[in-house]
Amino acid sequence: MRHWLMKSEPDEFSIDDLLAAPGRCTAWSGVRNYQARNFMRDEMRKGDGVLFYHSSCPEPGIAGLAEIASDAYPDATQFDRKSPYYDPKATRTAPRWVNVDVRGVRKTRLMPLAELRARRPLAKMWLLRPGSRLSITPVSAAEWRAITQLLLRK
DNA sequence: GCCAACGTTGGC
DNA sequence: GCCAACGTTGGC
Repeated sequence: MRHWLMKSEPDEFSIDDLLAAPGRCTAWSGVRNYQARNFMRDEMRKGDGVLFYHSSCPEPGIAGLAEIASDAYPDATQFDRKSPYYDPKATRTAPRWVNVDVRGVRKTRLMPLAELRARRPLAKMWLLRPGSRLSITPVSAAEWRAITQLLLRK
């Protein structure tokens, strides 16, 4: 099982929104970055662990735990002319974008970005790479262990 | 609101 | 295939 960090702007969709969703589950649609898409398509599998990260907000940081609830499948919003995520170059026979389903597990204390930076075992996290903007990034087993332990302890 | 870092687009 | 222009991300 792999582990991931997935960003969401809490104004748009927070950990509370996820936990309040039917079945605590939502389609992670709207990803329009090829590297992030490839992670979903090629490497994510049902059951993988997810750190739910709040971005572009007063307190950016990890806000909860979730899990991947499906393998990747075509993102419906790419075909929807009314959606902000509509992609005129995508077709039903040759979809360009995919998404997975994400199920909320639980809210945690907020682990701020500054704390992630301060923890030695997390120094190599993809999220912390200079200039990193990717909305879906891999988390190593060691990083996952360190973070979940820190979340439990406090 | 600023701005640096990135990714994408499109003319050539 | 290059690269300038443009758009987006996201912390601060």
